[in-house]
Amino acid sequence: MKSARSVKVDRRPLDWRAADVLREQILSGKLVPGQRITEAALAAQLEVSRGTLRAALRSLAHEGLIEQVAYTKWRLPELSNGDAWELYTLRGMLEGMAAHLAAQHRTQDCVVTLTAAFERLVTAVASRRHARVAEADLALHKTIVAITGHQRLIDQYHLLEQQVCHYIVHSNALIMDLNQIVSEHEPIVRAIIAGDAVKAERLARAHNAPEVERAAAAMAQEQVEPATEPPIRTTRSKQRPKAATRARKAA
Amino acid sequence: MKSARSVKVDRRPLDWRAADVLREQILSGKLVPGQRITEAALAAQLEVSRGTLRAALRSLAHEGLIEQVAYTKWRLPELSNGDAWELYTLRGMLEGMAAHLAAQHRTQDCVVTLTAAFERLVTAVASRRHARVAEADLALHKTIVAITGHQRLIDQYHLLEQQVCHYIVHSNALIMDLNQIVSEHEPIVRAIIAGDAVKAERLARAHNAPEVERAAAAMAQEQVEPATEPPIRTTRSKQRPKAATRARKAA
DNA sequence: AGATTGGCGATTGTCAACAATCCGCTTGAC
DNA sequence: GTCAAGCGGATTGTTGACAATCGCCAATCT
Repeated sequence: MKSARSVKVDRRPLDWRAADVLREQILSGKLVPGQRITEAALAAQLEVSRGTLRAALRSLAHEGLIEQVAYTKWRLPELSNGDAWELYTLRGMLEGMAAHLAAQHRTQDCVVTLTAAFERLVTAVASRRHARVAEADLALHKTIVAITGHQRLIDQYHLLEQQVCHYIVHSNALIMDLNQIVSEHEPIVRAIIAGDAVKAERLARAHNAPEVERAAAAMAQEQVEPATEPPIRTTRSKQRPKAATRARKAA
Repeated sequence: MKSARSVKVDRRPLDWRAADVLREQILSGKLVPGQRITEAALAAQLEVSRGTLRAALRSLAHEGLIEQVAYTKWRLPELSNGDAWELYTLRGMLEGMAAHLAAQHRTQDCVVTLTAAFERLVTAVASRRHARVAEADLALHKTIVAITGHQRLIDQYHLLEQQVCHYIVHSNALIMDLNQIVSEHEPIVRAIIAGDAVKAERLARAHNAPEVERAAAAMAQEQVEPATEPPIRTTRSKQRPKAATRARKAA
């Protein structure tokens, strides 16, 4: 309803648009974790040159949605329980910080925006449609982050959110109690509006605790019964080895 | 002393190495904020093709060390007091989280590594050489992050640290009281070793508070006397507009 | 005089050919 | 039978040429 004015021509570079398409495919589950990706095939499918597609893949790699093994291949990461633990602990921290800042620096506009987002969640729950609830849930959290005006926090949260979505899509962890959704979010919103930064932070952080514990429990379970495979090492850590400490020396 | 074995040939792709060189140039202050960068000139200087250099620039852009204005130019960002506030608030949060996790999941190895890093800081202070102290200071914080084993936290902190270095280099904010350095870090290290996660987190977060307040005060000062320029907007926020919420719809 | 339009130079965006690298397999020796 | 060396195919890395776009400046019109 509000998109009528913003569909101009899309002058953005081709690789950004290609990255958008791939992001959507990954986040929608069209591409499955572990799947190998070849540049030539994807480039042909999207009808762009290999160089352009390459730039798009690099973007996604920086966002953590894809992995690169140099000289060898591209691959969608397989998100383990350990990854889930990392994602949710980080998310809890960022959302806690966002709630804290939001409560501290709230303005009239912020309160209005936040209230509206919360109302949409309530409406979604009333509709009993899980997809809409999930969307409104994410939107509410995103709103809390957005009203802080902390651009780097917003960017960080955006990247993390994408990975969380990627994880959710491939772990059928969508089960949620519709009746609890509202009562779980309401205190956070109230604390922010009331300006109680410490309480808002504590609540927002606690909001992620169940998922953190579930992931931790699943990890412990794996230790006991390593039936599937030895621990899967993501190549993420090898992408940029030792580069920051050396830079200091030149200063 | 330990680099003898790791200088093999460096088979990493050329664009990664080019990115390393540029990173070092930026972090060492060789390139100044606001400076324009043209692909052709830099490519010629580094003796790589434009496409390769382009990939390197894109990497740095993702790391926040450089900005791109599509179809127009590349530019080194000018870090305002607002940026400093963002950097140090985020850093405080990440370091707080790291200290918390480090205290929780500490092992024998962790304690040894941490103690060694702290000892190096003490030695550096004793030498009265500011550069060495600054290096050891950063290294200690990095160690706290590293021993958490939280790969995503480590990556995030690394990116943030680079931007902090970039800021420090261009804001002559290196003044520090050598006598306070040790007494400021010791409680944090002790709390981690003692396993007091809550205390460690609180101390680590408080450690960044002075810089946060300084930046906030400077921002307030700007508001009163906008002698220089109207607020500088980084183009960072415009790089990737509205892309995540839409992706949800497809799910 | 002021505003608008068109062209010009510089810079970035895109592409397709060429080179370098890796993985799996065969081949051969011991 | 086992292991190592080497070959072949597939895939990524790199490059230079070509196309698209932008900002600026001058010429033109009102």
